[in-house]
Amino acid sequence: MPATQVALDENYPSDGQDMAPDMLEAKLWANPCPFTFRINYLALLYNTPLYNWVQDVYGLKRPEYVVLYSLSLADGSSARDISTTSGFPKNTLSRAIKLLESSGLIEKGKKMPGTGRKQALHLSQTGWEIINKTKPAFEQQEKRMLKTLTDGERQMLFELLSKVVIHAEDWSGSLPEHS
Amino acid sequence: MPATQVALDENYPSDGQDMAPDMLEAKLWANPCPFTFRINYLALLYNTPLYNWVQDVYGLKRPEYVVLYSLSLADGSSARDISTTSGFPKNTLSRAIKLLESSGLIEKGKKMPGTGRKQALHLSQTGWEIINKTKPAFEQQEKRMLKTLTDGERQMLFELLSKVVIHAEDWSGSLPEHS
DNA sequence: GCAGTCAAGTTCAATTTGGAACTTAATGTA
DNA sequence: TACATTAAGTTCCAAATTGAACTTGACTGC
Repeated sequence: MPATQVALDENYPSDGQDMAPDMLEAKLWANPCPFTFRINYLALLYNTPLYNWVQDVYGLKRPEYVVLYSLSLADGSSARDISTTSGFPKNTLSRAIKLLESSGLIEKGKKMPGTGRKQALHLSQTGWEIINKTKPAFEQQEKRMLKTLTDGERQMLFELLSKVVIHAEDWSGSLPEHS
Repeated sequence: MPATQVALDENYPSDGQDMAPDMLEAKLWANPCPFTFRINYLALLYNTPLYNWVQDVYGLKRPEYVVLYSLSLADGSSARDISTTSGFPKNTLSRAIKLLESSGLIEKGKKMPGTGRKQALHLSQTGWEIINKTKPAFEQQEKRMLKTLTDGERQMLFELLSKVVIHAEDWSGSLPEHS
């Protein structure tokens, strides 16, 4: 994963007297997709150091840690569930799961009838321990990220993003009349 | 970043009927990182179909298209600029740039004194044509994504995200203490 | 029961990626 | 000038990724 650190300018673009265009300024203030640039950029700044840290300290690559984290939120879910909510393809997760199982961090549960071929996965004791030691860093980093907002602003941001996610079915999975 | 390609399902398991916990619901409503999950998830839903489409129609992989898009916003910028604003490592971009140049989509400009070893890059005529034909899709998709919000809500969301981005240097590049 | 269908998960091979070392060029210092 | 220093960009290669094909098991209808 790329480890980008960017020094952000606090100011809005100063009038066009700069010789070289500042690309970050342009992507922020002269971008026809200002919203998706911001979320991609913030996701980048947030994810990269955290997953690098997990990798360094616990030797878990990103797909592996994503499995642990996902199960900590929805224990007993399947590889497919993790795939659709994380974006990793199922074969990448298959490998991660095999590795985590052989390291004793997760266990396959008994499969419940009526769920087709779905294989329920569970965190082991050790898996929970790793999650309990790492998750606070993710949480703290998100807190730091939003520290600049007031409580009310955070609440507002949460509601707006929730609204967009909830209506994602309306647009995801298809493109405008082009393709 | 993550350049994951995923066939996104249009429908997610609805909460009531399943025995197993619904992972998407859990990640949305029982997540200690509700904000960063949302932006990662939205970025995934947005990016994946668009870059797949560009790849299918124009044969450009994501890093290559990112170079074109970046230059369309800040013509004359360098590989390093694109790297820090997109998160792709410089060797990945070096490869993309070499390929784009040999395809005649970009050109290296003459370097300006006082900028060190920076190599200015420019879109060619053909490069601009591709951008002009593709950028509207990105723009439209962002519009569709935000269609569920009112004008005022979109404005509010834009301001809140801008505020978070502008203060990113306060938290990006370091992790909370207990690591 | 027994085929037929479908979806979850696995395997394989080819591509893509990115860390590390390297090269190259500009600038700083004397 | 020579030399050191810094930073941009490139090359190399091992590792990670993922599309496609495959396997496996569960459910459906007969």
